[in-house]
Amino acid sequence: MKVEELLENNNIKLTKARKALLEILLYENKPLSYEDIKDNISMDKATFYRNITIFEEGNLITSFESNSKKRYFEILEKSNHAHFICNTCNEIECIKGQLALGLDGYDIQNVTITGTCKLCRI
Amino acid sequence: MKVEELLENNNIKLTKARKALLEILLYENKPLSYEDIKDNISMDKATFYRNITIFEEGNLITSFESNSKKRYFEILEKSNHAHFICNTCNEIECIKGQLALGLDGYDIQNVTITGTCKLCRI
DNA sequence: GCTTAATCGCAACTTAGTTGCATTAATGAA
DNA sequence: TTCATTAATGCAACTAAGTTGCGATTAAGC
Repeated sequence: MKVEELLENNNIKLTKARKALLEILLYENKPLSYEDIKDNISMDKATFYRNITIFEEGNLITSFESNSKKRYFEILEKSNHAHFICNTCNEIECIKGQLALGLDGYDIQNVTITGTCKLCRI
Repeated sequence: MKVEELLENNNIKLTKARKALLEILLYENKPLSYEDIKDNISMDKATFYRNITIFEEGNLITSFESNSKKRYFEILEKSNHAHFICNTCNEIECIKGQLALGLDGYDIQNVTITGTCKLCRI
């Protein structure tokens, strides 16, 4: 789906900043932080976070906290999976496939697993 | 096990601050943040975080990030479980029982699930 | 093109956590 | 028990991610 439609469908006004930000998130296949994105966009960080909030309220994106006090953002429909954060190399991996959590009655929005990844254990 | 032994076994020198901090963590059956603890201890926050780091390096405690930029700490041997953080009421729940994550080759240290808890869904 | 409400950029602020340094406390030898 | 050494503590200043107030700019309908 195009960025324009996504915004239109959620009653979010189209601006250059929003288009640029959403396109980066759509293009990338992993969660990104402000730091990851800031060199590729010209907008101020205040604008960044304000638009991130709007996208999140409109359920276009989801977010989670990393192991280093930073928030990571990802297109919601691309994020039907858990994330593994390696405490050694700090890489974030998407864990595809359904996890059996057995949490009846809870609405699960995010699953974050930390530890040491395959490569760093060697 | 007593606090004195725990520290001794890990070659961590016994001080009043460390004893007080470790006792609070041992006594409490849920993860605590600095904010949770600060009124019950007299130590400076620099001392708090420095000792937390030492405890963590000695594998006495474990920690994870909440949904609100805060770190929570828990005695490691009490923390063989996942945590559920409710985005509505911000309560942290310990999820007892083993989760089937199917992550062969990874060393898993922490599992954090966010969403809406049973009570807040009503 | 003009008007108006929403968005943007800047700078100042907030807050969890960190660091430098002088003071104090714990430990081991005399 | 006291003294000397080394580590731990408290204070204050700092860091960095994220937030907020406000004046300037831009998008969208007329």
